[in-house]
Amino acid sequence: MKAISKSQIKRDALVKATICLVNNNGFHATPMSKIAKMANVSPATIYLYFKNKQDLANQVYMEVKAEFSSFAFKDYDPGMSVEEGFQKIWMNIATFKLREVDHALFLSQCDNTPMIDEESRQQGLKHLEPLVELWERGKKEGILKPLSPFVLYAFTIYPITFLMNIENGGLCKVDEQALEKAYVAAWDSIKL
Amino acid sequence: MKAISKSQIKRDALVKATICLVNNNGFHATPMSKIAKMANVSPATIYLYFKNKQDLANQVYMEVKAEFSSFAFKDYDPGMSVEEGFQKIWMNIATFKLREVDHALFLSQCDNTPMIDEESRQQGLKHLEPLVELWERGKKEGILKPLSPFVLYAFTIYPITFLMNIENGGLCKVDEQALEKAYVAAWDSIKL
DNA sequence: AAAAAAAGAATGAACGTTCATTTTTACAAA
DNA sequence: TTTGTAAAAATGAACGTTCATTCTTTTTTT
Repeated sequence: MKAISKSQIKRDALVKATICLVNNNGFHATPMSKIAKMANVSPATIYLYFKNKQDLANQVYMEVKAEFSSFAFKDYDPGMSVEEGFQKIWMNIATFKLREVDHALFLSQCDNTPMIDEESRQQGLKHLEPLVELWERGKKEGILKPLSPFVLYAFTIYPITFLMNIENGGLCKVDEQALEKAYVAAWDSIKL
Repeated sequence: MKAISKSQIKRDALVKATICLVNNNGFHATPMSKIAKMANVSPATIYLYFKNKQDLANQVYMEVKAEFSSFAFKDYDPGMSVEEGFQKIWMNIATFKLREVDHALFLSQCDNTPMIDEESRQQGLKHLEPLVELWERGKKEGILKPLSPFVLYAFTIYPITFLMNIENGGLCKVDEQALEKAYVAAWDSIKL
């Protein structure tokens, strides 16, 4: 049994409230007072854990991004074949985005708006390094098209975010079978 | 020579200022006073043209979206073959996103945050109807994979937005050749 | 000279943040 | 175990600022 301090509980509540409110209203339309209320805490208490509103956003972003990245490479082993490794990572990311909807939505918002410091955002990109290395290997082995990591990302990973967004809007449902078909589309777009 | 009223000039300046400031700071971090200043106009004047800030956002969104859509289907003819028609539309959209950066960035921000009324957003989706019809035909003719329009969009059009965003961040350059290669990736992902 | 357009100043509400105070916790002495 | 107390954590109210919007007056157009 891990001992969790009371402070940590409050901090977690604040992080959770931030994610929820930012997802629904956007960062700048989310007042500190509402975050405090949702976390059952006084507004002043937030400033015991975070320097200011911007620091709160940056910290939450980096934590969620770290969680995402660790999920993305679960059970991945650089010794795998390119195709096998790519499928593993792709499915991990898709699973995360479709299961941890709140966290994925939050990241999507951070990555698509100026709410996060440029420095924190750069930090976040580093996490995908192993995927980029896998792609480099794939190109060397003649398995993947000679495309830059940006293009590879654009056509394989980025589309998942779109599917997550519209599924969350209730416009479609992505089940196991749809996911398999989407994976094939992703792979077909970059394989030689 | 088309006569352009002075009012129209002021309104255009307001629209332009809104796009510029929202792109750089986000909607909620952009005060009406700054929009007015950039348009060389009094804050009060904005309210002669728009009911309030939300109405300003909605109107700008719908106008830019309409411009985008008309650009997307330029020189497109429903009588074209599926592949030819798709290539035409895809290239149009890519050209728009890489040339009309300000307008494309603005749309990207509108589509990825809660800054626009849900109603206006739904309105905006309607514009892509001809592309959806082309896809339906492609599936019937056995040229395209049996994927929902959402998935087809996710793997062909949506990636362009990502490339535009990182090119705008100065992280990469998308030239003519890169665009051709990106198109092939898009087509490969959905063709049977 | 009447009407329309535009302006700047004013208003009231909301926000991020801080401050003075109270409550809770940790722990040593009885 | 109880009590006393100092530090830590938490609070609600308050501050100064900013913002969207409106009001009254001035300028421009017809």
